[in-house]
Amino acid sequence: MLQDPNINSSLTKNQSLVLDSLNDAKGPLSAYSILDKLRNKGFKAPLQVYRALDKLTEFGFVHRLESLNSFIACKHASCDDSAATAFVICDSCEVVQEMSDISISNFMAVLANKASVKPIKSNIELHGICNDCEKK
Amino acid sequence: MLQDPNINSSLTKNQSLVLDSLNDAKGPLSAYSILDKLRNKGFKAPLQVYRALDKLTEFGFVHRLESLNSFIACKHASCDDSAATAFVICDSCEVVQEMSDISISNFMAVLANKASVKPIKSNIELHGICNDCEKK
DNA sequence: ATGAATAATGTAATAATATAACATTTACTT
DNA sequence: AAGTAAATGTTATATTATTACATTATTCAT
Repeated sequence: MLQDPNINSSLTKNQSLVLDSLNDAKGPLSAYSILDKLRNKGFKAPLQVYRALDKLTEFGFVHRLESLNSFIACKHASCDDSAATAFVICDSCEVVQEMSDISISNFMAVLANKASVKPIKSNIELHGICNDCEKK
Repeated sequence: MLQDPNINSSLTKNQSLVLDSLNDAKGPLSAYSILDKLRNKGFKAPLQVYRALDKLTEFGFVHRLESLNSFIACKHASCDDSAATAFVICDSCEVVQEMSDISISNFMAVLANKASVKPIKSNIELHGICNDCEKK
């Protein structure tokens, strides 16, 4: 799904630059590699990146991949809080698939219920080898 | 389920010390807080902890909580690779529930299949507020 | 429009987490 | 006992993230 072209207009300069970096990248990026990409746009300190990432994550435009300490642009228009998202990561080519369907949300709801916990944020990451890499 | 009392005998000294620290703790511990707990047993450098954690994780006695950069002893005898485990974390009291049943493994298998990926390792973490904290 | 409040930014310093590199010791195998 | 593999000790360094504080920009009620 394409991103709403108006999204960027509601973002600040730094937020837009960080989001653009992530959209241009083929895979997830660490905060420091984003910083390096943006040095020629005037970025000088990690905090400029982390602050933008915080907001972008809050808005649902960016996801953090916990197991990689890295970040990836949301492939949907944006992810609302209600929808749990799962990331499938190829450990060989590092391609990340973002999966988001009702069965994932349902599964997490059942899990929360079993654990008697009121859910806030979920985090599902599956590492493996993708079909393409498997063939090689 | 109780741990096999023989497990420790197959571990090295450092591995046993690290595992004991985790078993004694009521919640997850960071590598550096394990290091601090073990300084009086002769530990001096982070690598002593990280190396033990690597092995313990490999053996299935310890899990890493990616979203907390911390580690927790497995509550089962040990977790074999085939069983996916989910962690439910109370963001208020920091109690972690380790959930491991066939429905979780099945769910991850379905996800892997949908994404056409051969699974290696999964990572499921749900943050929320537990019943006890909710009441307060 | 103006001033107060809020949000965003700039910058330096430092904290927290994790690994590389290399020397030494211990345990295992034949 | 010699040879090999595994574990350990130690120093240094890499990577990831936050604290603290000063400044600038934006919003919004008056």
